[in-house]
Amino acid sequence: MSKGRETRERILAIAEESVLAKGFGATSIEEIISEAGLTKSGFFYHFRDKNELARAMLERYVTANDKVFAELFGRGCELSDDPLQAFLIGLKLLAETLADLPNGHPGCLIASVCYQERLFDREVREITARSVNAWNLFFQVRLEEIAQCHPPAEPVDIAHLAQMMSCITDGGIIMSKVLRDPGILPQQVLLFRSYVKLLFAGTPAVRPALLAG
Amino acid sequence: MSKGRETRERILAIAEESVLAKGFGATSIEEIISEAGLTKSGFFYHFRDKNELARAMLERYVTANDKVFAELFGRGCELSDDPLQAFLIGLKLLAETLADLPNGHPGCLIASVCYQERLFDREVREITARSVNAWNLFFQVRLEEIAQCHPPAEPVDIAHLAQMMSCITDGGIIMSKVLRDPGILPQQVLLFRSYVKLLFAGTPAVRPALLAG
DNA sequence: CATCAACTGTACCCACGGTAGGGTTTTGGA
DNA sequence: TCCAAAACCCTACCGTGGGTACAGTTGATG
Repeated sequence: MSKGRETRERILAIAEESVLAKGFGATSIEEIISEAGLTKSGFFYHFRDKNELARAMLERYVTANDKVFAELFGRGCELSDDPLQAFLIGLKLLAETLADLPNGHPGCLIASVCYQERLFDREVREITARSVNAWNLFFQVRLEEIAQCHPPAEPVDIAHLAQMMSCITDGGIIMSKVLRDPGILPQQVLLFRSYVKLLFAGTPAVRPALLAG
Repeated sequence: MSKGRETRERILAIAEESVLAKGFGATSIEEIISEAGLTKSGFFYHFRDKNELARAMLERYVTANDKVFAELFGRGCELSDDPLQAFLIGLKLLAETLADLPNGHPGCLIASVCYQERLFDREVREITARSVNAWNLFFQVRLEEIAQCHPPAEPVDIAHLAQMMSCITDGGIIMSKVLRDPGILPQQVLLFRSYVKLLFAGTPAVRPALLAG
């Protein structure tokens, strides 16, 4: 990584931590640069203004998150051919990963931005919506595949169920922070897992082959 | 209501709307007073500083929320003697109430504070933790009562299940805001309801009388 | 008529976002 | 080794807005 990108990355990491703890509006550029060890001019060399910083932070955050999801649920697929089992494994791996975070989950930038939306321009808000939709779709395709071979115990809208994953995650992060108990988030992921299990694993599996053929 | 309390209430209402939309750090006192129609001195007559404003806002918000929960789930108890049915009715009423909000749920102050925690003093953070614990307990006692006469289909920690309600709610609010779809929050409440149903309504009910001896 | 709550008015300090523009060092390639 | 571009630093400045300080005013109430 070139020196420029290194500094940029350092700024983004510091800014993310501060924004998650204090909110975007209360995160001062001066604080960021003093921690990053550079001057105001140095900062504005990398980012035109605070909104561009927000955009870059979000993109960094979303990319990192996408990668984690892809890895954990990809691993689930490696470990089982049944889409339901693969998904359940992915959820368990996610819960374990979250439980292993030393200081708990640092917070969700999307949620942080959402509670300060009037501070940002249209583009930033569109990034948040697009990212959440991408995550929802990620879970939706998996859940639809599951529903095809495991009839749900109750009629349920798969799109809403996919959204539930995002809701549980963001809600769990908030509860963990408010109650200062990092364990809540992984527990909630496991509860979602239990719901998925009750919905799809309670009924006898329909072999995909029968559907396909 | 005396004139003083009226002004105070007006300030709190305006501040809440602004804080939920822009965050606490970005909510300017000047904006509040210009909308409330009073001067800076008038504002500081009512609140020593911004932190005291935050405390008052939270207390107001929590009280209002407590009342709504008590009403809806109290109505559920009126409509059914079975604790499970009463709870399911309460959840449905809650979902309907949320769906009827003209512009969707305005946001959760607890979540807003949580993402700006470093801006607040210890007392404010303790209010948030205490309130959330109270809500969790509210749901926990109901769920424990349910579990006593309806054995759960899967082993589940009732305290975690109670927390799930708070997670779903706060997560649903965030998703509704980010995706600009007010319908998501009530849908998620109904999904939680579906989970509770699958957990407790799938197994034959045990008559409380048998347990009581 | 006195008192107190509920303000207004004025003046000020400082932090912070952001601008402007010239100067300096570091780095990578010809 | 040299040169140009990248990656900064330095200084000075402006406007907004949170927050302080404190004296003065108004209106209801006993």
